[in-house]
Amino acid sequence: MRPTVHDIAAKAGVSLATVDRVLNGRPGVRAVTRARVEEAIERLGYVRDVAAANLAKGRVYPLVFIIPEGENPFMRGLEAEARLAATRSSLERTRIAIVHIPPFGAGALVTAIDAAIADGVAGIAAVAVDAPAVAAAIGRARAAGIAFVTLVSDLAVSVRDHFCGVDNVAAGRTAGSLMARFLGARPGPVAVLAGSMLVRDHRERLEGFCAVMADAGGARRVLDVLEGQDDPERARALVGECLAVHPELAGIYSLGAGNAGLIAALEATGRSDVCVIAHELTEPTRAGLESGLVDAVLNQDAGHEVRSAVRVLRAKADGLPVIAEQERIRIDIFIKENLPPPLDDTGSARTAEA
Amino acid sequence: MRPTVHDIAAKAGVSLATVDRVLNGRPGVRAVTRARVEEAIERLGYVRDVAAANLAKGRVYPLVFIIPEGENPFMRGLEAEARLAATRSSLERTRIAIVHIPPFGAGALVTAIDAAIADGVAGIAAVAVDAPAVAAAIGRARAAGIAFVTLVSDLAVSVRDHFCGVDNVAAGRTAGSLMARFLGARPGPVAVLAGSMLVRDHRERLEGFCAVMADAGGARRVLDVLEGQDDPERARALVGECLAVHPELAGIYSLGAGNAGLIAALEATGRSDVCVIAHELTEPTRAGLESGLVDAVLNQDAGHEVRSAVRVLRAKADGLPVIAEQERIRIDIFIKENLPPPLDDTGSARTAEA
DNA sequence: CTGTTAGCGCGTTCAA
DNA sequence: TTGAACGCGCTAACAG
Repeated sequence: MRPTVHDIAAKAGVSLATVDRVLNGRPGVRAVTRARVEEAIERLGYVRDVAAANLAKGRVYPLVFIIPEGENPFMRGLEAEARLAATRSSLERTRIAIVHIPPFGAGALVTAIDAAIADGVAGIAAVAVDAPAVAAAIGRARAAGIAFVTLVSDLAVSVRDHFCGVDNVAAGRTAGSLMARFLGARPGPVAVLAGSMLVRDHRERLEGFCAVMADAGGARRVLDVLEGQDDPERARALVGECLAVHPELAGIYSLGAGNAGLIAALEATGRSDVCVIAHELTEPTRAGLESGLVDAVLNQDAGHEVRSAVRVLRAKADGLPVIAEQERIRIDIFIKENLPPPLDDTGSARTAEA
Repeated sequence: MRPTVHDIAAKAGVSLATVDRVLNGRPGVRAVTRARVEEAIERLGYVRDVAAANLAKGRVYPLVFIIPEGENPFMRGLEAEARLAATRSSLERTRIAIVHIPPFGAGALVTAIDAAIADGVAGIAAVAVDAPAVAAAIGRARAAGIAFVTLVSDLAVSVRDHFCGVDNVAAGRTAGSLMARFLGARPGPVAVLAGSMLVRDHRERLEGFCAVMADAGGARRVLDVLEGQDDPERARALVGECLAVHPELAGIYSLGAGNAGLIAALEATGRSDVCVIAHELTEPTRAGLESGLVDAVLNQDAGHEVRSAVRVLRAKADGLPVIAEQERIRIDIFIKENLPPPLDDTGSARTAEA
């Protein structure tokens, strides 16, 4: 059997309480005693039973997830994953609350952060908008000892504790590389549909995409970015207009949301020959892949991001280190052939990872 | 706070022991009493604290992972993940042993399974070889009440409890689709390098690949399969010869292991124009992607597979249901641009998923 | 500074 | 058929 605190106490000739003090780095132990206990711990190869410890502590971690409201399907999926985590979380002594704010709205985000601080939560995860007032609010949270992670879209490294999301520059490069390979020698410019240049993830994807296109000898012209505000209707209008103006268009890179509009525009013009690469595996992009209108979808696994955020927030709240390597979120590539079957509508109860 | 057994006992006017009997479906409770307790459970929305239950039970699950020995880097990675799980497992009341057998060897696999049965393990996970004697051994294990999952390569559905691996037909189709898109209109045949047609995963990948190539109008000729036995040296020789015989070769699909040999052969001939698609993100395929010699790598996450296997085996051992949806392993596509940074040599301690 | 004691939520004897 | 009491490994009062 694994050694327990009793074994350590016996071996070191001290009481359970003293062992506990040493284990948890609490004061009130003479250096010599501490050394004796630590040696016993070392020699016995003791590892604390976290489940038992949590049981005894009865500790709970109140966390808040701040997520943009609205129809953006990826955000709705993210929220669903957060709710799932909330369900599961009661079993893990974690209590998760979900707060909505308007998309791209810095003011509401600041208000939500301050409210969470007032509530005395242990950690906050938020889809961040890149604005000075937001950074200031995060500063207040962290000053109050609250852990803060950015979700999906990052901020300056110094502002937050950790970022749960993909390397968006690399994602843009991936999209560019796939676009170049899929198009081959076929001529014609490519268009880029973004949501807003106010969020960092969109800026970074654009940067990566353009870098690869430029590397490819500059033979491929990239048209001016279309800003659709992640709104399907605006996206539809912008793409429709673009297709009309550029009948020779070879490809479209959609780096934000509003893909339902993009697909509607393509269907309207019947241009199934355009190479389309989009982000996030959601209802519209999945349908696009299946129908052949979309050639590839780059995805970040919302479930992984939420679970990673929970782990990181708990670790930070306890002052424990995070192994950044292991929390890295990958850039998934989906084409029609490796599309995973859709989950049932209930979202089914996923117990762990995926 | 969440309701506990005490709350139920109080509400139902019975003792803790009776509540426990009802909760665990043990006999010795009158129907009326049982009904009262069940109603209390229902009304309070009680959910058992699994951690506390396990603590009290002190139950452990002895599991065995049977993995082919040899230099196949994917298998070594799988083993590393199993070792990682073994480390972590002591914290989860699971004890994992790892057993080696020669690759493609049905006899040794049978011996290993029978040894595990004799040891009285709770569950077995194995990279299966498709042979009648193996199916018989698995039958003995399951007759002894031992859960059995296949890992990476499957057997007939009726033989095992569950399969932890990817849909290999879909993987082959994915490879075919990427190959077709990357090659575009470029002429020339494609070669297929496999390990052995004795394992099901290789057969299935080939099937999917050929199906897609045939769908594409049959314009692309697929050469006879090269069987390299997952051995780098044989693979090198076979591919070298193939390149010599077919100077117009457009692509190579490597659906097994031995990729170090494949890459060596390509380097030797300096044919960097051949489109190469391989399986499993290992040291050689990663290097190939980075150098540009390999165009895409399809991967199955060994870590996910091992963790999924552990979850499934524990569930089956307890007679609990498994939500198949949530244990599905995805087909990852990697190109140079979305390659995740390598983990450090220690394999670092991954605490959960990834 | 150190030790004793009483739980955390649950399972399991052993009596009644 | 039911219940009281103890223990799993750990933490946290409260004494000393």
